[in-house]
Amino acid sequence: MATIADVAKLAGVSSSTVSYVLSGKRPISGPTRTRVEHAIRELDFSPHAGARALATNRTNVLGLVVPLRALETNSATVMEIVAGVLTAAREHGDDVLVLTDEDVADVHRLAAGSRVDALILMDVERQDPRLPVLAALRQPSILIGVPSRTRELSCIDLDFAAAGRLAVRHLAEHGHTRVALLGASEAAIARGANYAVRIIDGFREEAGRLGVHHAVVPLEDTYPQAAAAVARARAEVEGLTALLVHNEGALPGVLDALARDGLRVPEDVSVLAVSPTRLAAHLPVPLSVIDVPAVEIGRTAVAMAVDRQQRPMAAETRLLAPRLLEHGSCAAPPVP
Amino acid sequence: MATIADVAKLAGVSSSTVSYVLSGKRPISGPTRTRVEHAIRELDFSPHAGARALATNRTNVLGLVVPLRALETNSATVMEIVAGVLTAAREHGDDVLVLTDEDVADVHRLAAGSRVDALILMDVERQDPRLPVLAALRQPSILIGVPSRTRELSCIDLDFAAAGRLAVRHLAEHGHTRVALLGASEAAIARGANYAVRIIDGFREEAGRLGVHHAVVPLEDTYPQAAAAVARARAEVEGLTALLVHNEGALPGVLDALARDGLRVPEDVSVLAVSPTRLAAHLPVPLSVIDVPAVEIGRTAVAMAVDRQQRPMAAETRLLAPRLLEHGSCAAPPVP
DNA sequence: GCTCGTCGTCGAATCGCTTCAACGACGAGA
DNA sequence: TCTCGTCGTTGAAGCGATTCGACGACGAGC
Repeated sequence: MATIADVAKLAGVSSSTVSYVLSGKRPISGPTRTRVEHAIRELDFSPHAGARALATNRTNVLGLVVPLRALETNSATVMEIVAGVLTAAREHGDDVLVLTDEDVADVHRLAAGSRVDALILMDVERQDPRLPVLAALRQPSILIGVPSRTRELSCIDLDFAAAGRLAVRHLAEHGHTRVALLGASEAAIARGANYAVRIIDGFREEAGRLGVHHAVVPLEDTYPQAAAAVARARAEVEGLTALLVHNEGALPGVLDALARDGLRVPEDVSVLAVSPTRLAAHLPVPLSVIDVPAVEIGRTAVAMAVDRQQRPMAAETRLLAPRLLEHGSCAAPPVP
Repeated sequence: MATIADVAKLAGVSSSTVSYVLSGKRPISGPTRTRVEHAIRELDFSPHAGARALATNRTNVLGLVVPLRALETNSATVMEIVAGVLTAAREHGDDVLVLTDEDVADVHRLAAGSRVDALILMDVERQDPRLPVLAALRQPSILIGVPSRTRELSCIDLDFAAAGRLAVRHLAEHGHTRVALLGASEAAIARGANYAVRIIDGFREEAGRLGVHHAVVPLEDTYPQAAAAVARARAEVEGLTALLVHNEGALPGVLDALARDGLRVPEDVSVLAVSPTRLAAHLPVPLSVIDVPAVEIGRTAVAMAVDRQQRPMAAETRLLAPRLLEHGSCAAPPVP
């Protein structure tokens, strides 16, 4: 591989001049600049990333911690966030080092070894064991999800609590008074996955305030378990007329279960989903949905990370306001 | 951050000694070793990745190019491959830099800048524009998928042609003589995605050899388009009794379409899927399946990449033999 | 005509690690 | 007792970039 010295020799200048041509940090005369640029192309030179990192103490690499679970479970939300991070990072000239959340020590290893300029963590839990590590790092970190204590860390996420409230309000406006939230998997709730618990809080709060009978039922993403969850919801809320479903993988199973029970959407039961809108294309019937703007979350996380590399900034928690898109799966409850 | 010199000073040795303790490349006496290890822990020292890369010309980073399309489309196969790569890489002590396939120049940028020790490319096409670039690199690269010309590059994939043949044979053994392959999306076939076209070749070949009436119909992954594809297959092959479905995202739509047509599986129509086995959990009925061993493909790609970093090795194409798992969705055709 | 500031370029120091050649101590073999 | 090897350790030379201070040339201002 060609080095900056090779380029300098070929162009008949010193290597610092080549460096300044590359960075533009000092003025370089027209002729010199062209000679250097020629030499660069001639030798197909590109600067050694390690050497640059050593000299500048910047790597132009962002660390992204993805939940391995989600990769296997094939969660559309997670994938869209990753896609958002990847494309936004490239737009800023950064690369992305991806890590799974299997080994808590990895985060420290990356940061301490100056491998990354900043870290983005997905799927943060309410009490996340990684937070103390992050708080002690030199590099900024951005959390996707909101822990109980932010510890001066920056967060970005959909405002799931507001989404829960919005959903109840929407159903109540249609006249529903007996509703259920089919939520995340039992495991997700148990470990305190923040998207899982925050929407439950919002849902319960608003239902309580509006005097709506309600239940919260965890939901797994296989067909039989989805059917079981629907049955349980109908048992817990007598005369149930509406469902809020916050589990993208289980949506087909829920719809299938309703169909088997002879319940039409929305004539017999209204269904509102919380998921990335794009997912609707993969469902048998169009569903009204509270959008999870996953790509935007990923992009915003990158923007926040990039900002904080340039100059230190105060921690900030950004909660995106939920938007509801009607596709006709919510209507008035049937007259009994 | 602490440097190796800080550690050396604290331990009362030279920095080369610290380095040798770390690498084990020279014998170090017991007492010295303990003092050094103590100092390392005391200062929470971890070596600067850039400096190390500069000195050794190794980064311990693998580059992985994922199809952006697939992230958005949420393809289970792609995610499993990524998961396999990620976990296998960590087991080898490597990190993974993930890139999308949006910008062909990225591959060259990573390699030329010595950012990665090796590259793994997913979703290689039959005529892939990135191959000439790869062939010219110093670093080894591993293709997931098999292009028309391998150009001395190493490849790994499921033997999709064999999978196509195996499928036809399996259906023929059950007595089917009128079958269709519902394949990848039109776009995937058009761009020459190698998994898409290779299975078609194998399917056609074996069907021809066994005298089985057949058709190949592209398949998109929305419900209405899946229904259209089923209709088209039934129109093209009169008296159709079996389907081979090679499109994981469209499977629910295909099953739904069959159900709407009043066709039971397997009494009226046999269905065989080509997909990662795990996906079956997300289907309404169990399907017999030719497994796409996605995690294993990812792991193998890493192993091949690691091997080739240590010593130069000849290019090699590994095709994994397809395995068929029966789950009862294939039976004898109905008597007319 | 002299001085001063600006512009363009250069040389050298620096970043933090690895590794090679060298060297002292010490034990074994003659 | 002397020599030779081995073992453990060190100092210094890279690796390939960035960046700071310095310096000559040249134009402007007096």
